[in-house]
Amino acid sequence: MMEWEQQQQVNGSAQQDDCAHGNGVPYVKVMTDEQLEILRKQIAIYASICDQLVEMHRTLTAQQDLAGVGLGNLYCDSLVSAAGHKITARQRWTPTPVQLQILERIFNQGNGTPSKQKIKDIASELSQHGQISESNVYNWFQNRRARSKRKLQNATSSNAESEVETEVESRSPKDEKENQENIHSQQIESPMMTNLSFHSPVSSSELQFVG
Amino acid sequence: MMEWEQQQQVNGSAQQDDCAHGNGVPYVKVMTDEQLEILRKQIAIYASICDQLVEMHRTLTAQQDLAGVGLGNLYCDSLVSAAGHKITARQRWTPTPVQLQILERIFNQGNGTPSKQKIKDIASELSQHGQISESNVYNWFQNRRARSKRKLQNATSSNAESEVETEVESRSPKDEKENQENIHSQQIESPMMTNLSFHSPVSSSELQFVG
DNA sequence: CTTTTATGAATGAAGG
DNA sequence: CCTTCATTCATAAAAG
Repeated sequence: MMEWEQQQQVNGSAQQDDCAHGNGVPYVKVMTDEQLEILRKQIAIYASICDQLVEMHRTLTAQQDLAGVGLGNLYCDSLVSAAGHKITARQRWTPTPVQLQILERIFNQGNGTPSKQKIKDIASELSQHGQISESNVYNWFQNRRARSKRKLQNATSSNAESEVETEVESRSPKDEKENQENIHSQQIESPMMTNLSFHSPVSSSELQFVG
Repeated sequence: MMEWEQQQQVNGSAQQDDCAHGNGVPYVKVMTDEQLEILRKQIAIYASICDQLVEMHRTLTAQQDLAGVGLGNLYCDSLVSAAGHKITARQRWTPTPVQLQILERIFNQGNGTPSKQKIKDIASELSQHGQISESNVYNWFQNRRARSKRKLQNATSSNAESEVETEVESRSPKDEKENQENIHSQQIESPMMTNLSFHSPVSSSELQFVG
């Protein structure tokens, strides 16, 4: 994944050369370029760790209750019997093409309200083309409607949008339209790794490390 | 866990960087120990704000080293469809680095509830940096949350539990790499949580030893 | 080039 | 009904 920083760290740490040779090294220069390079790598390493930390913290605080529970024993027991390897029977109903076709046809007939009885009938009919239950039908219709609706609204909004060009990331004034914390993003965007002069007092990050 | 020790190792070697300290040449000594201590603090600071950079670096890599000039166009070039029809870009939307950064920032702000209006706003903002739709944002958040959770759970289980056959399927059990330095960052999460004490970044007061 | 991985998107299901 | 979660699929991107 991101082992680019891990690969080089130890190698980079072997540096006892450069700092001498300071034939005319001014006293103000505190770090050599090589050391800066090493530090850059270190920062990358720390950043990687911190990334994990943030991730973990966020998840823990978000759903603390779900941390170790795991509802894993759901429904896959009956299908995954003693075989221990791929059973191929899906834990989740997937409509066969024939079923799908029928469902689509019914859906397109405009019966926006699949009543209970209708569900029963449809399920009964579809069961001739494969395993199915009434709740499958019910869910399918629910999802189908909701998603077609969403699709429609999305298409509408995208219709008004015709900016299909100049998605360059040049600094437009819109870039700073955010609040103060956007400064962050701006700073770390790119020049940091290459310049890395240690005098930008980055006060604090928005990463909330509250325990 | 091992990563952490490696980093300490790097730190240690960095502290030895006064290569000429045996020769008694004063001006070649680049950093004092106190300075190094301060520097380590700064590294922590930078690391805490660099998580986004890590993510970004993964996507940018090469461009990053080019001092962040107008690297804008990168791979989102062929968005303009000649047909004049629905753009659809490619079959699949790919966030630009800037978009990704913004998304990550929002995601990390803890507002785990990207409501519909929020989605709209975010999409609107992100459209300043490239072609995007609301469903893109929606999907991104869905995926981000799901995968961070899964990653977290995975790491936690790998830490405490002995391998209890949690994998019946033919997933990707090739994670076994009990060798030295090349540990993927996915595994470093929970073990190091106990060892790490990342005090929140203190505002670097007198750390300006450059210039 | 082929293989692997990362990740955007699709969708069945649950909750409210 | 709507939103959200979990799983799966497809493909862009990276690795080899």
